[in-house]
Amino acid sequence: MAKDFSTREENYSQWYNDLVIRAGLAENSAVRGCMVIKPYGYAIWEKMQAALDKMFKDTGHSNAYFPLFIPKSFFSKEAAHVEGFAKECAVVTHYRLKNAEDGSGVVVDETARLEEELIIRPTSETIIWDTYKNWIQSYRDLPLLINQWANVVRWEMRTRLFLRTTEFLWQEGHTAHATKEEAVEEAFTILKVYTDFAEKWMALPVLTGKKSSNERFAGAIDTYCIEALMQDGKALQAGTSHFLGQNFAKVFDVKFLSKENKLDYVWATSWGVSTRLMGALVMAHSDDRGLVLPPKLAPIQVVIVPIYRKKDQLAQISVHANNIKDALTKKGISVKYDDRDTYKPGWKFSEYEFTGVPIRLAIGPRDLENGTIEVARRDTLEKEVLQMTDIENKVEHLLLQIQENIFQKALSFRDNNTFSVDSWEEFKDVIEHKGGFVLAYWDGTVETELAIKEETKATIRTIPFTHNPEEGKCIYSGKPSNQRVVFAKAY
RNA sequence: CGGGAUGUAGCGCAGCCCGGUAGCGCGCCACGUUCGGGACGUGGAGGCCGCGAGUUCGAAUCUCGCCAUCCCGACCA
Repeated sequence: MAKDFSTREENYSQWYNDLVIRAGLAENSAVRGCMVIKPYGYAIWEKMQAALDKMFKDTGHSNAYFPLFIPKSFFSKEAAHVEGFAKECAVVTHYRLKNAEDGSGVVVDETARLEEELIIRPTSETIIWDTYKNWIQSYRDLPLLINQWANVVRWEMRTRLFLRTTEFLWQEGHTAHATKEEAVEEAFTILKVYTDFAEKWMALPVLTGKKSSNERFAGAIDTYCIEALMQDGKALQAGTSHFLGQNFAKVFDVKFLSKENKLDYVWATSWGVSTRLMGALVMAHSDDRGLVLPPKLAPIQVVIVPIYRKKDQLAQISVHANNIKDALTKKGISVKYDDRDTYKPGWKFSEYEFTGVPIRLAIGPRDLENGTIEVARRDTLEKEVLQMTDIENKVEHLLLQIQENIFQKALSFRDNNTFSVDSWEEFKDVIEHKGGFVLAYWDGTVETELAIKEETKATIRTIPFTHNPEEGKCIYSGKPSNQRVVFAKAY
């Protein structure tokens, strides 16, 4: 019922922006490119954090915190890493302000110039590896499994709420291992965590695989990723896990003595997901009536709206509403009883629909007479009137059903928008007219990938893990290829 | 950083060509009637018209400069 609100059909990116703002998730701030995450949006992020944090802990990781600032000299040590991030770093050059002599305000005090400039972290590999050097001497100190929740800054040309902001929130894991095998295994463990999180919590089906060298993280040997498909047919990288080899260990001189008393560099991984997941969540499930949230991440899972004329009616309804609220709360379900007198039921219905609350319960005079309650679900917009008896179990069950339905809907959307093509003409046609994931043979060279990107704007999103290679010919160069890779236009 | 557009009430906009001291919708406040899908009536509050110069008796309106934001490209999670 959201009037004056764009539809996906009319203008997908406008729809996304309107949705994020109108649903109270975030807004643009006074600082260019930076957003304010509003309470409702932040509540969703906190639920994501809580779920992921537990998964990290369950796989043996601990949290720690490293500085926001990184000495410039640290940053320039790993060549590929520098190349990858240098163009988008914010730099702190001074540490003091003073009043302008002409009284026009505050100016930088030029006499307070830092001897060594500080970079605001775009990612923390360098400061962390410089620190790990002191923490690791022996194989007994390994593996070192650390995560940090932090903000980072990447000076982007163009920003969009959640999808790409100058400052964003994320978690970054940084681990050190005695062997290459162990480090690779760690990268895969995390990839599995991310996959599970996306599918089970966000109800977002993802493809997993390896990045092409072109899309790989600067400084990594291999980058593994989860990729999701948005409703406009564009792909969104939702998380990455990197096998870093010994690159950072060598640069920061992190060595350990093995059981055999041999000195060797440690093997490393790093991995992260960011507030970008919020964008993925919105774009994957929502519709023209507003947000659709999977119950597991919804700040409010159930809202109860009373319908009444007179105060004494409200009092009667409230008795039932509060009983239901208590019963649901006992089951660990987050419930809001919205008995505000300042808004009408119809207004509330629209509001909770727009903000994606999975289940709405309405109790009115009719229900009081019949011992019933109206149950409306956000994902299908279906309404039914149920007996009030045992409602908490029905609601609990329905939440699970909604979670599953949202996932299945996203999954079938992806299936319906995944195409396998064998010719260049077909490839161009699908990328341009249909979008989605396009599976095609590729000769494995950067040149071909770049040429395809140049002509179609599509990139290799991921190279799927496969145990049974099949022979084919590269759609672009015609050269032999032993597996199909996933192409798409991406966010 | 290139191309395009826009800055007027909390939000969305009109007014600008053709200069005369600011208006509409939503929202907000009060009261009353309403309340099962965004209610209605009556009354009210709220604006250095992005900033700075200039032209003019007079500028939201004309001229010049600046700033900011948004959209489209190149770069990126």
